[in-house]
Amino acid sequence: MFSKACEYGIRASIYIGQQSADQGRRVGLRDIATEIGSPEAFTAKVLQLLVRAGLVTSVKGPTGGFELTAEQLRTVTLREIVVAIDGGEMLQGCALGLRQCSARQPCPMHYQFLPIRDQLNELLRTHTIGELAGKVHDGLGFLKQFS
Amino acid sequence: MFSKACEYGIRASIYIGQQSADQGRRVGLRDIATEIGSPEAFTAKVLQLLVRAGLVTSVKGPTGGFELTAEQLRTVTLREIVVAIDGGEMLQGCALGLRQCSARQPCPMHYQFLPIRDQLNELLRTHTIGELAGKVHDGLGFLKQFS
DNA sequence: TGATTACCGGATATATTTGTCCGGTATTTG
DNA sequence: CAAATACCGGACAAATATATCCGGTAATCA
Repeated sequence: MFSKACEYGIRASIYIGQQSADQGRRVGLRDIATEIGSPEAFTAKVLQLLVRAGLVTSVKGPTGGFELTAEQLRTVTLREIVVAIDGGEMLQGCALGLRQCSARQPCPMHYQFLPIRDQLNELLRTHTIGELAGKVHDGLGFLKQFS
Repeated sequence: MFSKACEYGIRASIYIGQQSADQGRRVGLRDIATEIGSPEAFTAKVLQLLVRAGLVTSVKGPTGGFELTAEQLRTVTLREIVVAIDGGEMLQGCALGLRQCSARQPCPMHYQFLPIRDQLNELLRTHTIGELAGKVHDGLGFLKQFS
């Protein structure tokens, strides 16, 4: 569904958000990678994308790390994360790969896929990182497999 | 959403199906690639997968080519094509990439994604190649961009 | 039977994604 | 100011997806 980069980006954002909401704790890369079960260096690249897009905040030096401001927790949606990493392609493009699939020249599945894609967009648009972080905080969601 | 290979595979199957239904015409690789706008050699690889999976029929030699039997037209679904090429991963795996995401240890988006994924599965399961081929035949769907 | 046709299958090439490494820079702390 | 910390950014490496090439094989037809 999403690229690995995007999966890591979402999980990392939620973890950072959870730690930020929970007494404003700033978290380092090592910690993030450990807690979401992702490759550290690759996760760093993904986070740089999110920082440049203004979706995550980073601070250098000792006591530095990543955090989400109160505003980011409240306003950044899953959709923004996905678009920043994977681009809008997957959320708009034709399921069968036609470059200009529309009502004018629809692919045979065009009208069947439309409602599903719309729901997916709506889903991503209506969930903030802060909300998802809360779920993890309450033990209602997990970012890694504990076995 | 789907891989390129899968997009080509679906479009090719529908085109073959349309030609098979329309007076049992058998079609060659060159023809297929031209009509759906795909790279010929790569499309051949994808079709081999579908032939091996029993979803498409091939005949060697002069007058040979690809075709869909009446039974294939009636019974082969989009889902079987997708699974044969991309595997079941995308239709079952966790949206956030957790290896064992379930009600026991759900990712924060687990319950939100479930209905969408279910609808997608249902969509693929309930559309046969024959049905989609009919749509193309009737000019209600296209497999390539005509500009 | 011999020539042609067209799919088959393996090897190879290219592009993209995924993942790593390491020096640079900003920041904190003693 | 000096040393340590931790993100930044570019180069590099590995894996996978995409795409091509070409000889092999089966089938048709003269």
